[in-house]
Amino acid sequence: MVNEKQEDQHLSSVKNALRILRSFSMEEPEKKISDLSTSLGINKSTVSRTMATLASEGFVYKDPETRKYRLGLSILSLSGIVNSHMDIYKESQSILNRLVESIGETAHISVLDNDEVIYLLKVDCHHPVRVLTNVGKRNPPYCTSSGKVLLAYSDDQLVDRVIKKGLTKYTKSTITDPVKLRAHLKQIKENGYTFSSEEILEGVNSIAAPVYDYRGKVIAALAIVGPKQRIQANKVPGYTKKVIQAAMEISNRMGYW
Amino acid sequence: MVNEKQEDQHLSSVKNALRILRSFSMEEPEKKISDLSTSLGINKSTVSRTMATLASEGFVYKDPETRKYRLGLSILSLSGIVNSHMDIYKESQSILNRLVESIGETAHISVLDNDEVIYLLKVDCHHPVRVLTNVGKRNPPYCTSSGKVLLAYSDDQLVDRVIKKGLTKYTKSTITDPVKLRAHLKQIKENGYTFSSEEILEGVNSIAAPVYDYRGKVIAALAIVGPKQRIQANKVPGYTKKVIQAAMEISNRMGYW
DNA sequence: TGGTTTTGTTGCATATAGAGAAACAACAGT
DNA sequence: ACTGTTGTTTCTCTATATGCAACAAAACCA
Repeated sequence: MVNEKQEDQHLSSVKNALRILRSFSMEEPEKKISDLSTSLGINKSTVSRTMATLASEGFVYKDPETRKYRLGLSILSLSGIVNSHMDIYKESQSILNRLVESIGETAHISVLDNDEVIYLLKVDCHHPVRVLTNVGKRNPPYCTSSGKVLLAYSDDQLVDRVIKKGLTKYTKSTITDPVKLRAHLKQIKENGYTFSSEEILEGVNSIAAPVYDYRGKVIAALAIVGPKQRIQANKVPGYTKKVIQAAMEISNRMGYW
Repeated sequence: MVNEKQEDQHLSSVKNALRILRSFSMEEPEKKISDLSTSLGINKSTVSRTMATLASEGFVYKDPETRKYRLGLSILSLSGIVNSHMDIYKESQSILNRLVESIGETAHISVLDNDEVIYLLKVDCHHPVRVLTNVGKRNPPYCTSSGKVLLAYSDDQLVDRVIKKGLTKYTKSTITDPVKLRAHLKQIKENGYTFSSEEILEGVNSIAAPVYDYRGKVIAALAIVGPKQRIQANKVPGYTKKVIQAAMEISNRMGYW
């Protein structure tokens, strides 16, 4: 494969380090040397030395309590830089706030990265019961409203890749039929929004609309998420209108007319 | 030096990669290969290959417009993990919100990292005029209210190091005399808070108080920041009381009694 | 407490992968 | 079209990252 050749060109020790960093997750925020060694298939001593280097630059640190490694504050510094210079981030904050006030549900902005949906920005609603999401969290694109919007406006190759990877059935409503998915995406593009009901999590509904940049390209999705009891069929039209309107406001600020 | 020996043990190509990542900043969010090469003193070809590896894992990406590199979304993913598992982050959000509502100024939580103050969490006020801060932003500790609080409760070696690094005069009010600084820190520890007036930025005042963990150790600082016209001497006592109270609330949630 | 297992860090020898020099390629600007 | 600048690639050689194994250090458990 040509791809393997290219991979081989990469600096392997750096690649190891980055793979180690990326192996941390919400579910497993703490890692031991031996865990990393076995899960990534990297020699124990290599991991040990790599971690020492990562720690020396503040990318990880050893929790003195548990004696396991956690991601360090250097990462937080870097993420601040990412945010402060991502235009959509700056423009969206206040508009999201207003949307959340108006609808009363959590809203977020997301983009596609590496064939996944990643949440860039979130504003929580005030309800005690709310759906947990997190900035930086990644989800599959075919079963979230944001993801489906982003897929609908992306090129076919991406959709092919996603389908090829496989459509896992998370709930009874998850779309797992490639033909149905493609038809659904086409529909979304015609409608300019989508409503998802329990496609990735039981009891969670959401509505999403596209955000455009100055050249009319869809660069992000704006979505609201909430318990299905609150985002019911009869409220969808009103909510949808507001979501589309907010998404358009952001689009305008991004230079779209 | 013993230290140099230890540094030599680190994987050099990984260290290069991390230094490259850390060289990005709010002021310079975009970098070219040759910039990095000269500023870090790393060979051009080495930088090129390192960047290719970083890009392959999503830690940087090449902006197609400017053809320069920017930090990538992998970093955002990782920062989400840092946040969601940092206890103080979870506990502070709502308390900060209330404080901001009550006082009407921007508030943030910060900690010391690598002899610098780093902002972990921020809640903006609603005033159109507000002080710009950013999560992940780093500042010197001796001329910010948060930093001074954190210094006041830290061990002397840290204070020595900070003084040894040099006290740069940012404004006419910056404390640059080591003796005065030490006396000031002592005072802060007695008072349990500090008020800073234009010590790092002209026209910006702030008030900070310490946050304790379950063993009574100061682990963070809570501060409000605003234009000096709004945080005036006559309002300081009232604001201070609220800041201290909010900091104590967070301390309590961290297990401090 | 002592012995056993698990885990992380070191030496060391080897193979290899990364650094550097320079040539090449790809642009941008004039 | 011609410079000047920038990024990638080729090649060689040495430095270095790797894996093994031995060691050290905790944790586990009885």
